[in-house]
Amino acid sequence: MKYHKIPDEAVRRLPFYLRGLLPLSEQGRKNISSHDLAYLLGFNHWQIRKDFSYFGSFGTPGMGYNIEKLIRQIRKILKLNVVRKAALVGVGNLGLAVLRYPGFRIYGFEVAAAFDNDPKKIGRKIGNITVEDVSNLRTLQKRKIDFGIITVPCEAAQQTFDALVRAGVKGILSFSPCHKTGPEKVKVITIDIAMDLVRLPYYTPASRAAKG
Amino acid sequence: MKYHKIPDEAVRRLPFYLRGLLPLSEQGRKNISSHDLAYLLGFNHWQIRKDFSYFGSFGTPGMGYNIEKLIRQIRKILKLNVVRKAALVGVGNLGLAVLRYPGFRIYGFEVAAAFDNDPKKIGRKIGNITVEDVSNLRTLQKRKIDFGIITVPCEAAQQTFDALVRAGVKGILSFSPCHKTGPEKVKVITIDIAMDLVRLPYYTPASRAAKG
DNA sequence: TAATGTGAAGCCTTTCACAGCA
DNA sequence: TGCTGTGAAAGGCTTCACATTA
Repeated sequence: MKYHKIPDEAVRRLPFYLRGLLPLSEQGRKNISSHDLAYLLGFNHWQIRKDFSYFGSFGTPGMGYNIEKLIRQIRKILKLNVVRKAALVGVGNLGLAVLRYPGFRIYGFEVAAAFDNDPKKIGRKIGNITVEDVSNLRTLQKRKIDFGIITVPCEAAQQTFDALVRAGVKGILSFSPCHKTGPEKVKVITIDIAMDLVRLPYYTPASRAAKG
Repeated sequence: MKYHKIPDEAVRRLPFYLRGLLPLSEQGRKNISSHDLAYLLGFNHWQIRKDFSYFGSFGTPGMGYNIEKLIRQIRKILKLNVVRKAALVGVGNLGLAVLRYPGFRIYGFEVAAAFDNDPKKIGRKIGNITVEDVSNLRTLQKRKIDFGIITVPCEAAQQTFDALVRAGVKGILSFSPCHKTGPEKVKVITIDIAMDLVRLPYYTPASRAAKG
């Protein structure tokens, strides 16, 4: 392994590899080749090898990859070798959906706190999380919660964003496109449902009527 | 404008431009330069011009772009010049969040139907949409609903995906990574909340403890 | 003058081909 | 022989610089 600037796209694929590997590990399987893993996930085998090669040499020629070891390595690369905690702000439908989503745990992630500014919601329990007033955001650092999830309506997005940054989080997953993401040192990943939906028609072939 | 293979990334940015332009249009503003639009959205002015140039020449040197005209052009490119309809399958928290999300309309998109297989949910009204049994999916084509949104739990994702494809949709927005997306002619965009959240730690600097 | 539109350069990512190892 | 790891080629996207146009 030589020095390479690691493509962001390679990092983006690592969780996919993890998702594919974890069930295999549970089934007790020991090894897998890049070819088989690629088939399983719908990737190319050379891309999988290349991606891993950016981070080190994890396989054995002729044998493939030891699944347990590979999982450990990917966890380490993604800094998921300790449980990471996130705070969610905005307990509406979307917030509830995220809070109840069971899929974070397998990666070693935990949504550990929830905040809202609606007195009717504060105090409510979702699973083992009690909704807190947003003013409590300042306690995040003390509680070792390093990540924020924004699920508030558009109007409240900017102030929520600022509050999370002030609270000292290191990264934010935002479901709102309604805040500026300045040149902060906080990594922000934005998901905009509408924008993803809206570009589907572009990819559809012309209608039959138009074609005659 | 010469022939160019249009970058997918350029298509992905078009809805952003639309989002920036629509409020300006409502405010009655007539023109905007690529420089000002870039500043507004946090892009580069040359990228905006380049993106537009893939599709045509919409501006006037010395003047900038006519906002109304530009909006029409982008709508046309994205095939949003007529209202597009989507059907949502899976009326859980996430499904409700999507159904109640007000942000589709400005783009000319409408979530026009909702389906579930839970008898307790069928018949329920959300806004002006009544939840239907999934067996009704076969009526989509007749109802001019060309797009599907998958918000079901992981276990049901594959069968929902197949049902939507059988129902003749042209594109699918899926919130589940739990289905194969074969080499179908149906465009699929997948959003996986967990995978986006999970790669945030990668981008955080090493902890203070580790640095001494 | 002020701003667009675009060829070309530069950069990043994917794909290829194969050396090297078990 | 089978499979990994990786330089190098190919491809795609972004950035630049400037000719061009109102």
